[in-house]
Amino acid sequence: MTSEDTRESDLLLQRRTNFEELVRLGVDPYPRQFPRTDTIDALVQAHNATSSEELEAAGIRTVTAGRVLAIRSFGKANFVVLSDGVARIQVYIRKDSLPERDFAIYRLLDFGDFIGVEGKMFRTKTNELTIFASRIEFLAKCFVPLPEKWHGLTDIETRYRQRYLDLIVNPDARQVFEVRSRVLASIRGFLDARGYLEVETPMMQPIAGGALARPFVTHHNALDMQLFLRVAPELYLKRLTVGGIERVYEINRNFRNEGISTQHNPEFTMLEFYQAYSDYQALMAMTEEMLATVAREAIGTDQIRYGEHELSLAPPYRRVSLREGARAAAAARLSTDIADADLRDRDAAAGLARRLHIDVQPGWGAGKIATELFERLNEHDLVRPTFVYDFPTEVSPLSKQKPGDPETVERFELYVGGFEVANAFSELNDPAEQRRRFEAQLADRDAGDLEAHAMDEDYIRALEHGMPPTGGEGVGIDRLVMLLTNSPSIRDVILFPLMRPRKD
RNA sequence: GGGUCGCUAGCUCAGUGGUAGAGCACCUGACUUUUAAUCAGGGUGUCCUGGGUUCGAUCCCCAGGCGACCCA
Repeated sequence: MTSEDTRESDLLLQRRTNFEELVRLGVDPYPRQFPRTDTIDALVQAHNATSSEELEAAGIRTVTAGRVLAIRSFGKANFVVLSDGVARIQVYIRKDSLPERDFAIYRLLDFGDFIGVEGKMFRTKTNELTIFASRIEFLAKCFVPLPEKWHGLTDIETRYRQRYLDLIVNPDARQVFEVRSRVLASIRGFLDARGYLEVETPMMQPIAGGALARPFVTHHNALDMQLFLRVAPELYLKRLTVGGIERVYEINRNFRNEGISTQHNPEFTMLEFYQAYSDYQALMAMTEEMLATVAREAIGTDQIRYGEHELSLAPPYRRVSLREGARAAAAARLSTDIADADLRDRDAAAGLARRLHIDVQPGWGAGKIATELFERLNEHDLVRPTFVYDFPTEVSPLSKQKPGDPETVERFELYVGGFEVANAFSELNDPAEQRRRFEAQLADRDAGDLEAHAMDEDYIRALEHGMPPTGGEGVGIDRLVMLLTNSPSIRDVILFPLMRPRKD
């Protein structure tokens, strides 16, 4: 609401009138502080199991504060429910137990205001843990009516745009972000315990590398240079393995200028970690252990429910090679035998795609077509945790080839719940081969592929100084949190997902 | 990018080509341990926006905005 809105609704006017009346009474409507002896959460935790008699005998006094979430008035007996964002507690207010000024404050309260309360703990006849108020301080005004208590706020758009409302009235909303916080703490603990160093690398990069994705573009005025918001930290983290940081990780935002969906937000949080003297096989084992550990630490179990599915995140996970998965799915779809060689031959693979009504772009080679077949035929069926391994070299410009099979790289993606959660590979550390891969990407770019990787001479120079054999992996934190909180949309696990501004 | 659906009171939702509806919230009153408090009374609105059709549009048509889901 703007001040020029002169047709203020009654609901807003009533609240403003109550506020002005407080000021008239000499109450400071925006006091500086309110020292609490306890948070509401601490009170509830401490006395949840304390009996009425024990409370009576102990004579516990407290000073606490919170937002008013309900007011129930019975004439001389009045109840107010206070929330500190975590827990709720009831306050008992009676006129003859309060200074006149404090009862006047109570009379002017609106649903949503902040107050401080001092009083003695007791239990009502219905055994509700309650504070018997002997003092009330006004702390802040809520000028806007909040959503009602019973249905809460269900409008998805409002929940995303005004997340604070979601957090105030929907206790479950807070829970998602507490799990998210524990997931991050757990991952850090897991990696720190294994000797990893957490670092921060540039989010603004002169070349957007490390992933096949379209970047956001920005500009630095003083240097008069074009910069990209990073699509991945990968190339910087590998420069650090060149520099001798043998175990390194970063948890931070990536930015990809692509479509928005239930699984894609333009900015999203990624864990990337690199371990020298390791490879993708070792990373599969480590990933299983990490996800099971994180699940247990964040939600107390590695057995999760996602939508209609009951899933186990306990090792071991299923493993299927990409070409085998695509071959088997295509063979089943077409009721014919298909050989592995068919997926390595451009014309044969394109023929298969055509028969399956899957579009093939002119610039695609056999590897890209095989990957497309896999994604289209298998991805949604990969509900229980599955490592898809051995990707075509054509779609993996930063991965090391398998010995004796230059068309294939040592790479895997982990799928859970029907979407990709992690992506890892044995890192390509041969600078000459890396240059050839970048050049192949440039050819794709010339052919119109906007997601093709750019040439990065500075990165090649780093590799020329020698990078040890290294395994590296990226884990999508938002998607992991979706799984652990049974959230159907990535926007449910991002506090402020990107939304188009409303024109007012 | 395509398709489907949605947008009505602070919130959750009904509804109709002819004065705009419910529950909760809110206001007034009653009630000294209530708790989705109860009881009695009160309707608080740019029916997303702009055009069109019509005597008359929240409703029908067209365009647009924002969102959700599915597909690409």
